[in-house]
Amino acid sequence: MTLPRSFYERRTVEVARDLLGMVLVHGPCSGVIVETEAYTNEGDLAAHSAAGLTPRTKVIFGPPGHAYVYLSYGVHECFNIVAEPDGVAGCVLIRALEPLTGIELMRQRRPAEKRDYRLASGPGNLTRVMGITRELYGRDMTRGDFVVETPGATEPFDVTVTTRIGITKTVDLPLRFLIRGHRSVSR
DNA sequence: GTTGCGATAGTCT
DNA sequence: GACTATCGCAACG
Repeated sequence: MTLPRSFYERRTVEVARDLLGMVLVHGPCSGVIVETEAYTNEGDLAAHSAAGLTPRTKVIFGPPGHAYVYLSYGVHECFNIVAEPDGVAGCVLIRALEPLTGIELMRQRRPAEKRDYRLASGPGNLTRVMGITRELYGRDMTRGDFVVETPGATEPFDVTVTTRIGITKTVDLPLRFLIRGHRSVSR
């Protein structure tokens, strides 16, 4: 089942935690979400929305369940899903997936990686193998071929919470969520 | 297995 | 004009 807008219309940290174990789908490619980070509106200077409403950050302030895609370091795209009610800023960075379907296509998109379980281990790698680009900025993810679904059969897992990676401001908050011990999380 | 460094372009001051 | 929510490769153990 495709996650409905009500799933995303909650506090960002809850959405970030609950996305673990869900399946991100884009066309023929899909994977289990194993690592996320929350970017909130509560004294979070690392969040892009902290700088206010600009053409780039506009979507983060809009209705939940939409995609926020941006270019990082001039090289890689990063993919977030907007949370919180319309008018409240908040989004979840999807950092890593365990590949599920469309793996052949993912290998073609990252030929140097020999281990399938690492194809999407990191936000830049993930967007590359899933074919996620800024063309998908603002896309409604509650229907269509770019959505998040509940998994079929699920094995129980433990969630680990840590501080976020690769940021320079508000580094101390426990806002990174990952499936404990999973080999597909970023290094 | 680890650490260090350069590439790169969009965004905001 | 400075800054960045990263990656891959090279060098080393």
